[in-house]
Amino acid sequence: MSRVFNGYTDVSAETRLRVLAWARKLDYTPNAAARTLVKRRSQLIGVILFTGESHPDLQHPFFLEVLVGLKHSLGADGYDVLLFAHEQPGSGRGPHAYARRARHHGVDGVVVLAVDDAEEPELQKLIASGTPVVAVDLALAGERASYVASDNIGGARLAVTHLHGLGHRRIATIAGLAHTKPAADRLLGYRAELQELGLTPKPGYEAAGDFYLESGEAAMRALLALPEPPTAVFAASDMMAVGAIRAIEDAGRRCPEDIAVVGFDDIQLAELVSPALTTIRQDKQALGAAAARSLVQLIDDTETAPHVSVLPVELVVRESCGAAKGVAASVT
Amino acid sequence: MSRVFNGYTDVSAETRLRVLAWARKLDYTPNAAARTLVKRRSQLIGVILFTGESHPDLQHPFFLEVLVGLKHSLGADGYDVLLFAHEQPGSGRGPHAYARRARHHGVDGVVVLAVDDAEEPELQKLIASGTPVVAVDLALAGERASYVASDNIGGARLAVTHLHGLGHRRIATIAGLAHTKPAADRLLGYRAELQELGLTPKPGYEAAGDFYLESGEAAMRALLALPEPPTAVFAASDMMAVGAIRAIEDAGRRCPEDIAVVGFDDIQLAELVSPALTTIRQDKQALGAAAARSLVQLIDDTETAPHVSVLPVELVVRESCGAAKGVAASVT
DNA sequence: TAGAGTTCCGGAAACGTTTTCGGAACACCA
DNA sequence: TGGTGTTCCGAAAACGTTTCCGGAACTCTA
Repeated sequence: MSRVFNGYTDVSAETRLRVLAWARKLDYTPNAAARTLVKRRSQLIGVILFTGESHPDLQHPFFLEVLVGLKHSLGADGYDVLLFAHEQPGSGRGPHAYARRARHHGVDGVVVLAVDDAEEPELQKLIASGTPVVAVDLALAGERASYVASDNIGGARLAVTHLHGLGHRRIATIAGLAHTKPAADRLLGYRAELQELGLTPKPGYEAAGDFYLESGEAAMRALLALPEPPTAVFAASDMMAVGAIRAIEDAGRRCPEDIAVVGFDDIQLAELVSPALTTIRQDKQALGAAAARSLVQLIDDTETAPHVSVLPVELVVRESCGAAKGVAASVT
Repeated sequence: MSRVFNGYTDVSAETRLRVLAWARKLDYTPNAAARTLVKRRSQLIGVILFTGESHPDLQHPFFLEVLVGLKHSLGADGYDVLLFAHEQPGSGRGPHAYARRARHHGVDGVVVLAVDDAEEPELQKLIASGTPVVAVDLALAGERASYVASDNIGGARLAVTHLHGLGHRRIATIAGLAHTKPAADRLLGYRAELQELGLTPKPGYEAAGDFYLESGEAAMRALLALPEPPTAVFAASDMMAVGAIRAIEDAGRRCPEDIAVVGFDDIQLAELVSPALTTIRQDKQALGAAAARSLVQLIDDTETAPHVSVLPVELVVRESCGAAKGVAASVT
């Protein structure tokens, strides 16, 4: 009978119809557990999402959109997703427990989001066990581990170039969480472009943040307190950019007239806030889709080598820099 | 050997230790599929999230927060969640396919989010099959189907009262998606409070929306075009409130000076936007937690009757009404 | 018409657990 | 010393599929 459902072997047309009718009538649904047991394929993808202790409630809309892109693409390939995230402290949350539970459920693959420790032992065990893994914004080493990210370096350069083109020379940055890959890359891009433009970075112009709003606000206050405050700042996330603008206004200055700000991400908030944020847009859904594609490839084809995908970003200029509106440039 | 893991029977202390050591060394993880097969319990909860065709990308942050509360609570009870949402059109998305797949995976329970059709046949089948179901913002009938929602009626009344207290007499509303329960309840509350206050509703003062920004903008334009436009409006969602404010400003009027606006939800955006939104706060995470609690109860105790939970809301006043800041009142 | 080939289908093993059953080993009491 | 309990553990059945194997029935060819 099962032969009917899995195109496998030879069944007469008549029997096929008979079985199908019977299945329809009894509203038969194959049992996933039994199937998984014998096929050694669960058709399940684990998504590990760990935004850190400080902001356990996923206030950062970025990941959500990646998740949407992921599901969208994964669903089309017949996979369902098991979501690991936001656990109560007691229940052993964190990537550690997540990776373990993913293994327990026999997932066919895992995508890792917003985890910042590539060395996590349970994660390593997962990779070592041969489970395909793709990480977004995190470089993972392994036979079957791919990597997906936006062009963070290029994006940062784009931001700095834009500011420079507007006449700014005292350009500061508010960096993201120090040990994360995207924060590091954006900082690298900032420095590289500054150098390229012949600008010498001033001391104190690299303020630290953690991607979230409050840190942007604090960082901006520090920047404003400098003997020679910047006239423009590149924030490594939109949330921090919003925080920065708030700090600017609290200090009695104005954005963009006194200080120009450009963000990174282009979350929905960016265009709703006032002044609307000039920012570097990441295609978040595409990021998710790319991750899905990489993962499915890794699963289906044991021979595939893991690969890294870097997605293009674009500058979208709104009001927070005082330039004319429109999408001004993009980078691949 | 399995006796060790499931407190079940009698094992000598020595053997127990021996098995444990062995398990540790081999990094043994029980196979979920096999266990599910025999125990008829998957420890899996299906979450069905269907935001509709028009906004398939879950731009509405509300559901996300509910999801966080859900996972938080569910994780503590040892359940993992299977997320059904945002599928590519081709793959048979929608609550229909989702409910089917949930059944296929043998979930122990289902929580239904943002689905607006209680009659959906596949959903009904799920309920009929005895699977515990709890719906957020959707009244589901069934032996084992609970219902969780915020006090939408009370919240709407609170909003209207606040506006009235500020001196407004021409109070309009922008309603949510017509056939959804929360939209209906908020409209009911609006009408009830108007009546209570002795205000007669003017024709055209009940504008239609769909919870999302653009609809709020359009509805507000319609309201402004009325021969006697309102001086205050209660929008059934924050997103629509933001849209309304945008429309007000586009028309050359100002908020709150010319027209006061109060929203509903208190999403993160509400306090970031300018003017910051006065709104009715729902405790979204609590909503998720309540849903989880109901569901687990339904699962664990076959005898439990389904029940409805209505969570309190509170008015948080910011700038969009021109009143003093602070949490002014709350309702149970 | 006998043999070979083809088409279909029934039956059985296997997947990794949980749970039950029965018995081995031992201790205790009379 | 024989009977009666008690404590532990090995063995086996069951869960619902997939997949493989072999055979029945039928069709073709010589």
